[in-house]
Amino acid sequence: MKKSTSPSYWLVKQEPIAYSWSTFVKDGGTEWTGVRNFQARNNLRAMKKGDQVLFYHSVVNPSVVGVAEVTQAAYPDPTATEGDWSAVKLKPLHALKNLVTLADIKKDARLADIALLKQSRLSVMPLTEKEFEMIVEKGNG
DNA sequence: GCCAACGTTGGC
DNA sequence: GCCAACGTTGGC
Repeated sequence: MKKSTSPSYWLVKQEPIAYSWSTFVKDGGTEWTGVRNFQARNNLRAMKKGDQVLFYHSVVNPSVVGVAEVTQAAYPDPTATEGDWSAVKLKPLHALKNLVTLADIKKDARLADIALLKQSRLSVMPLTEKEFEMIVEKGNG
């Protein structure tokens, strides 16, 4: 029986040098492992199948590049040799037509409260539905 | 390459 | 439990 809970919205960061959107698309999906920050881990654990996730490139041309979906909720991170860490599975849905750069996000007063700006070092963060849709619209509009 | 912000570690 | 030192992240 499929649950009818509405999806939640997230943003995950990755340096394109470490794992780029294009590699993600080529792979057709990936295990989101290696998160070693408690707050980010707790966000991973709050993800559920079907949630929508923005894929953000940090450091090099920082920008949102595409939309992904959670295909498996949190499970123990297989890359963790010690400690209590989690991973999820993600698959790419579609690239944004235009990158939505960090500068674009900063310029938009409606996105002033986004966690990306408030907590610049957090690598997995929740978004409101509005924030998610606004960024997707910027990227596809 | 630099530096600010922030999380973690360890001494006390 | 506090806080200084240190390491890492990430923007510029």
